[in-house]
Amino acid sequence: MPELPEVESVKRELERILGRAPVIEKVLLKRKDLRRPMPTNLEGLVGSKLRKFRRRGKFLLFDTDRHTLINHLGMTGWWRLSPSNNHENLKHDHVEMVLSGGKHLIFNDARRFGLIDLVSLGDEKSKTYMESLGPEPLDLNAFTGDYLFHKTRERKVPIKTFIMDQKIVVGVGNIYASEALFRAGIHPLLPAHRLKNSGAEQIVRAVREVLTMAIEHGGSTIRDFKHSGGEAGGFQERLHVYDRQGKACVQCDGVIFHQVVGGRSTYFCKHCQRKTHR
DNA sequence: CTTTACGCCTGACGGC
DNA sequence: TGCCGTCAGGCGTAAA
Repeated sequence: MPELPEVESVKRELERILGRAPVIEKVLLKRKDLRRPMPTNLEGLVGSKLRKFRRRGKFLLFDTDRHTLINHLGMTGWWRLSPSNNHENLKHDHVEMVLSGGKHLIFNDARRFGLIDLVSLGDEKSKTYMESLGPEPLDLNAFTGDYLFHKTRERKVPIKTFIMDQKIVVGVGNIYASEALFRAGIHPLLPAHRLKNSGAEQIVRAVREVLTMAIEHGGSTIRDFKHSGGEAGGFQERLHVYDRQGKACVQCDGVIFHQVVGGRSTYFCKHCQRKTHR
């Protein structure tokens, strides 16, 4: 479900609604595995204060006094803060934390592609699934045209598949990959190694632009993404190509095409996006 | 090493 | 109304 803007929106929402450092008074584990086993030491969170929320790529990180809880939303994961007097149980609730004041912070994930893990405070890099992550796309020093250009050398996969690879750059998923390539004017099927330096610069610029704008609008709700407050994002109305096959291109007379690339639905304009790129 | 095919799950939707 | 196939924004693994 969520890509970087949606995860960032959830992070900001949690910061807003949780207030200052609530104590975790109880942890209820309702299921022992999501896409991998739940950590056995989740109970160790009891007594700690929830201090800080961070994001690394599509991962959410919850810092307490002693631990960092690592969370990935997968496709359908979401958090909600249930009021103290009236918490309802929903189908697919998997972890519930009772906070000081009585509110319940609940993780729900229908498809169970999400992940919850627990490490010592700040020690998330000890997890193999985090150590290979590429740079943050909004880190101006790390994610540059030169960086992307050099990474593409010798790589034959379509450029769209390439920018969705979390080892190359984190946070870009299926929606924003199509959107960024449209904005960059680059065809999604272009083999990565055929990209030129100027094309790499264009992609970096477009990725940053579309992610930044999507964050400003609270992410995109296509099917079931929702904020912790339950409301939808707003950027779906500003998507230029995603889920718009057959509709008019926003910048030429043509129509948007749909094609499966690397097993994923891909949307682009044949006129505005070229395989031969300067 | 890179690339591709497939599996993991549930739910929503469209066609019949 | 129901059944059945397909698809969904994620990632990991096996095999070539």
